[in-house]
Amino acid sequence: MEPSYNPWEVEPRWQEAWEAEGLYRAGAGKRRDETFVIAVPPPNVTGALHMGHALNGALQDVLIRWHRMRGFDALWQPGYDHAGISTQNVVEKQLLEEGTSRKEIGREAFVERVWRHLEETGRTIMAQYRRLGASLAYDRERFTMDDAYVEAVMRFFVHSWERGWIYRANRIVNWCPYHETAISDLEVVHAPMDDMLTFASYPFVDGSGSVTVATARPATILADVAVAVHPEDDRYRAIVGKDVVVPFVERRAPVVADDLVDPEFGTGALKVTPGHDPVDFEIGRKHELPTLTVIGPDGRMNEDAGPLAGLTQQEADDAVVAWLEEHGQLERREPYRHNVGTCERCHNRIEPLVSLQWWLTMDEPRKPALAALRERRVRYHPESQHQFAVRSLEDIPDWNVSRQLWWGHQLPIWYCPDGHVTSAWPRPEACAECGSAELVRDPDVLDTWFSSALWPFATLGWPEDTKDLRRYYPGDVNSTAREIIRLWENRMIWTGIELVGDVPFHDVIVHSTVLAPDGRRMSKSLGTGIDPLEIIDEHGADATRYGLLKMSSTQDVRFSVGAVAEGRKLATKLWNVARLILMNAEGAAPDARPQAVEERWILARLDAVRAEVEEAWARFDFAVAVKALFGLTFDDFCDWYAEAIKPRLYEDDPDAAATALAALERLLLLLHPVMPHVTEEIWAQLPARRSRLIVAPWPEPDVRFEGDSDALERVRDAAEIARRSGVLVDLDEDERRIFEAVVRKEQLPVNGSREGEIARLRKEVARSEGMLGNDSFVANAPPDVVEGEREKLRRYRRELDALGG
RNA sequence: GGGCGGUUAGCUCAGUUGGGAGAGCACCAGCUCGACAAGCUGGGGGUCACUGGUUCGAGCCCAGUACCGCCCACCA
Repeated sequence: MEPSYNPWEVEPRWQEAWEAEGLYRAGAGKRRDETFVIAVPPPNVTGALHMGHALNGALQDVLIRWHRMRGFDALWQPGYDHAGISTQNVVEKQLLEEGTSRKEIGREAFVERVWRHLEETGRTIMAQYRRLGASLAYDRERFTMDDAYVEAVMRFFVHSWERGWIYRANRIVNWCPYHETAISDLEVVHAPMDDMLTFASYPFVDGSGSVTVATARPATILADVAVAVHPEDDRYRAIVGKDVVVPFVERRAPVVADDLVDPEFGTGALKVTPGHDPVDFEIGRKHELPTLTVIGPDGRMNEDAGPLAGLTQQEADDAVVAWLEEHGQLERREPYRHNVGTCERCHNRIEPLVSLQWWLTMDEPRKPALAALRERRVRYHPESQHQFAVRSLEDIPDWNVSRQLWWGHQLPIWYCPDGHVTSAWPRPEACAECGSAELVRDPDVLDTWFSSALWPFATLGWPEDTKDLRRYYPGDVNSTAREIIRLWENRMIWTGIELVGDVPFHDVIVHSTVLAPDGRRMSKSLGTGIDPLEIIDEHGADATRYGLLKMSSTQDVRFSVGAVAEGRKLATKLWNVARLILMNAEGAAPDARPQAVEERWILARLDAVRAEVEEAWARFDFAVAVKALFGLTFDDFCDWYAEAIKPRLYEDDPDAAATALAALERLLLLLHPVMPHVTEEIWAQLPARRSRLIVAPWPEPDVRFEGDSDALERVRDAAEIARRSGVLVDLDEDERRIFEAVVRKEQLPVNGSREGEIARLRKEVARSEGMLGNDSFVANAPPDVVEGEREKLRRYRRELDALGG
C-alpha cells in the first residue's frame, strides 16, 4: 500500500470505475425485490453546484448507498430543471452585452439561442455531483424540456382544464418590469429600501376642509379612486361618505370605511389605488370601486397618465410632488425605510399590476394532499416542518400558472377568431365550438414549478404506463431546503395523488441551511459563498461528505472547515490502520473466530455501532451516525483494538490476523455510505474480496458477543487509575496482556498520585452515598437509575479498595 | 408583523423519556516505540444567555426577558 493516503488520486479513479462498471445504475447489486427511490431536486440547468446542493447530495447519497448495500433495487434519479425566468435572464443578459435584446431578435430566434447556450455551457452540475461521489443513475438523466417531459406537462395542464380547475382572471399580480412577466408571491423577495413618505391633503368636494393621506408612491395618486379610513376610527367617523378631490387629476372620489386600514399608520387615512396595490385592490373589490391603471408593463407611466405618460415613476413622483407643493397640498415629506418586494432573479422592484392571467384553483387539488399529510402517509422531518407544510396547504392561495416569458412550456390554449377558447394537446384541428381552423396559441408559458411538480413521475415515463413507473413509483424519500416546501414539495404531493393515484414519496427531509462562517447567508451578492468544489479539491470528497453530514443536524449551521478536516483525519486514520493490518496479515483470510477478550469486544462494538448507525440513518439523523462512526474508528478500533492486537500481529498469530481482517471488513462496510472512496480503495486490497464494496452486503446483526461489549471496560478503568495514581489494580491474564500492549509503562503515572486518586474516589463515594441515602431519591427516581447509582458506588468502593484507600 | 430555531470550553457544535457537563479544532506538556507528526499519550479551560417557577434533583420541563439567525408577510 501507498505510505500515505492520497484522495486526489483515489477518488476520481473509483468514481470512473463505479460508473463504468454500471454500479451507479438503478438496481445495481440488488438482492431483493423492494425498491428504494429518490429523485434528486433538479438543479437549474444553467447553475453550478453550491453548498446546499453538496449537503443535500451527501445525505441523499448516504441513504442510496446504504439501501443499495442492503440489497434494495435503488434508484437515484438525476436531471435538470429548465428554470424559466432564471435561464431566460442569463441569456437576456448576454444579448444585452451584445447590444441587442430578445425583443429585437424575436421569440423563435431567442428560444433557439437558449438551447444553443445550454449545449455550450449548461448541464454542469451532474459532473460536479460525480466529483462528490454521488451515486446517481447518470444514464437516466432527464430534463424538464425533454420531448417526453413536455408531453407530461401538456397532459397535466389539459387534465386540469378538463377538471375545471383552470380559469382566467384579471387580478393584481406581482409584475416584474424588467422581465415583463407576472411572478408568484413565492418568487418575490422583500428587501429594505429607503423611500420618502409624502403627506398630501385631499380637499373635500363640499369645501369643508380636507383629509391628509400618506403615500410612498405619489405617482399612483393619478389612479386613486377613494380614500379609506378604519370604521372604528373616531377621528374620521364624520367624513365617511363625503367625497374628496384627488390631486393632480382633480377627480371626485368617495371616502369609505374598511377595516383593512391600519389607524396607526401615517395619518390613519389611506389613499385607495386598486390598480397598483394589493390591499387597495381588495378594498376596491369590496366597495365596488373602479380600477384605474397609470403604470404600464415596462414600469413607466402609461398613456392614461396624461401629461406624465412615458415618464419613469421617479420622474412622475417628482412631478406630482411639485404639483402638490404648488397647490399648497403638500404637508410634508419624511425619510421612510420600509420593505418592498423585489424580483428574486433581477432584484428590480416589483410592480403590483392588474393583469389577465391563468390560474389554477387549489380548493380541490389540495384536499387529498392535506389528508395524506394528516394521516402521515407523507411525513416531513423534522416534525416542526411537517406542521409548517400542513399550514401551508391549509392557507394555499390559487396558483398563477402563466408567465409572460419565452423560455418554458407554452400553454396548450388555443383561441379562434370568434374568441372561443379551448385547451387541448396536441394542437386541435379546429375550434371545438365553431369549427374554425384558424387557431392561435396563447403566447404565455407555464410557471417553472408547474413542470417541476411532475418530477417524481414524469422522469419515470408518465403519462405512459411504463415499466419504470410501475416499478419505481411511488418513491421513498425527497430531500430539500426549507424554502422549497411550498414551491415544490407540496405540489409534488397533490399532483402525484391526482395524476398517478398515490403520494410520490413517504418522507421529506428538510435539511439544514448552511450559513457562511460569520453566520450570514451564503450568497454570491454578499460575497459570502463558499464553493464546495474548492473544499473537495482541498480536502477530498470523502472528507467533504463527512463534514457536511456532521453539519446537517441543526436548522441553520455555520460552515466549518473544521468538520471537513475531521473527516479528512478519519480517512487518513482508516487508511493507516488498514495498512497496519494488511502488512501483518499476509496469507490470512478474513475470518471472525474470536478467542481473545479484545476480539470479542471489538466485534461487539462494531455490531453495537451498526445498530446505532442504522437507527440514525433511518430517522435521518446524519450527524449522530457520523459521530458514532468517528468514535468507533478512532477510539475503539485504533486506540484500543489495534493497539491490543499489535504484539500478536507481529508474532504472526494467525487468529489475530484473520479476525483483524474480518473486523476491518466490517468497519469498512459501516463507513462506506459516508466515505465511499477510501473504503472502496482499502476493500480492493483485502484478500478474498467477493465484490465491490459499493454493492457488498450491509452487515447483518451479530449477536454472538452480546454482553462482551463491556469486556474491555475493566482494562480501560484500570488504565485510568494507573495513569492517575500509578497503581495497577488486579487484572486477569488476558486483561493484563492487553493492558501491557496498550498502556506504556514509561508514561505511568503522568501526573497525579495515589493520594489524589483516593481523594477523588472518596468524593465520588460521598456524593453517591448522599444520593442513595436520600429517601426521596430512592422512592421517586426510576428503578434503573437507582440501580445504576448503586452499581457506580460499588465500583468506586472496589477501586478504592484496590488502591488501599 | 407572523412562524420556526438558536444562545453549552477560545472556535464549530453534540448532549435521545430530568440523575456523572462532552467531542473535534485551537492551546499547554511529554513522546521518531516495526499503521499513522495529516501521528501518539496526557493536561488546562465552562455561573450550560438572564430572571423566576416545578422537582429530592434542571443544560434538559414551565413562564418571562435579552440578543442572534432563517423562513414567511398586502402597513400605504
